[in-house]
Amino acid sequence: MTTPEENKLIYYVKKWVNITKDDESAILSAFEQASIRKKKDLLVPGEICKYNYFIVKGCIRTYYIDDKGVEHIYHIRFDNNWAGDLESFFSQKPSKYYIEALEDTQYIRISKDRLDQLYDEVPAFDRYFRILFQKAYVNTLKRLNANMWEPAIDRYKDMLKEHPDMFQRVPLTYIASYLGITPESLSRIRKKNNQ
Amino acid sequence: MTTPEENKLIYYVKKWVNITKDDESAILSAFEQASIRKKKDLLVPGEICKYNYFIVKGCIRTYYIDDKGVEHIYHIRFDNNWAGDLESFFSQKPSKYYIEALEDTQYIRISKDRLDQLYDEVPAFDRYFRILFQKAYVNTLKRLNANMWEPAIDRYKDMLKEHPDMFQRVPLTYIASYLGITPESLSRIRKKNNQ
DNA sequence: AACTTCACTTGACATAGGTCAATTTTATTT
DNA sequence: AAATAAAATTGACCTATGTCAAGTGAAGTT
Repeated sequence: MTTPEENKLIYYVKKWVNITKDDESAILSAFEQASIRKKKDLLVPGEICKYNYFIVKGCIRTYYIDDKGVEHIYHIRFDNNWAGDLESFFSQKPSKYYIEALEDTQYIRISKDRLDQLYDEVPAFDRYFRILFQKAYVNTLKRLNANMWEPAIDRYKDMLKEHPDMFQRVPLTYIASYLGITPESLSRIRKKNNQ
Repeated sequence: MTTPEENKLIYYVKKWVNITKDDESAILSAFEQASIRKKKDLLVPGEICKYNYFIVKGCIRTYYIDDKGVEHIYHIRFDNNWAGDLESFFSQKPSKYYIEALEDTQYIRISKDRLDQLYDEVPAFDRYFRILFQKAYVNTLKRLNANMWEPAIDRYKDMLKEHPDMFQRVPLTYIASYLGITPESLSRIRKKNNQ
């Protein structure tokens, strides 16, 4: 956790947009490097999400707690993915979510003001996020559809296939919540699936 | 359907980004105006979604048909909203969706090439879509969460409150599908809700 | 190593919502 | 206006998943 590692942000940005060497340094210098310990929170309800986070190495979950005190997980993200409460970040209004490290995590972060500045400085970064959000939107629609019309066992099998790593790094309870079912149901699904 | 009406695209773009008069005409001239009759398709499965559509006046639904022959609706959109299969449009690969007019509809449309050109010409348009997709993404996450953890009756009441117009313009069967339930269930929910 | 906490499993039972089939109501077409 | 098709309702029954409670196992802490 002490030695800062190289981040792959530029590599991933370049997958979608063309940027100059100058853009690269403008982007990198807009971020601060930091880290957080397992089980610690980057954000708690009531706080404004002041930063957008790019995970260099580690694991982050976003969740909220409903009226009955039950946790519901929005996403679980690993290395080289973004985390943050976009709504609170964009509007700079209080969030209702927890953002928590599930592993010791290294990240880089950017504030709203700095990001807005960067968008002006490097229009390609605007485009990068346009593409990213478009993809996130399409993926979420698919996740929604699967939740509406596919049985939980199919969603489970899909996850096994698409994110096998998840089962190595994340407790089943959290995976269940992400899949939209209870831990008990996931346990039964897994039992059935192994027979 | 014959007299072309003014579209409000510029008005809605300006809600989110600053554009010059020149940008305005660049944007408007990139679109073609057209219309489609009720029950006709803008897109059918297997086709590439060649255009992104901005609805000037009317109503459009996006849906697919599953293995069992059942329709599932992704969205229902009215005046001054976008429609299209983003995934197919962006990748220029065949779609699996139907996009159908639920009313006689006037729209403007833009092709992938023309839009890419426009993004280069007017960077603010890139930003406009970045903001739009971000909002769409956040909204879809909320819709997903409601579908996972809230009972259908709450989703129904929410829709009554947020989109009362929907019930005037769209058959209940479609609304049911959008809410992630069967028409029978929606019928029962409505009965219960009226007593 | 013992203690405590958290994660996972299992069983008995409950329930929201689905399925299928029949019927009524409302729209659309001739 | 009559004929037809489409949409909505209702009933009987079914099933996937939730709920609650108990028990086991694994992991982290002192």
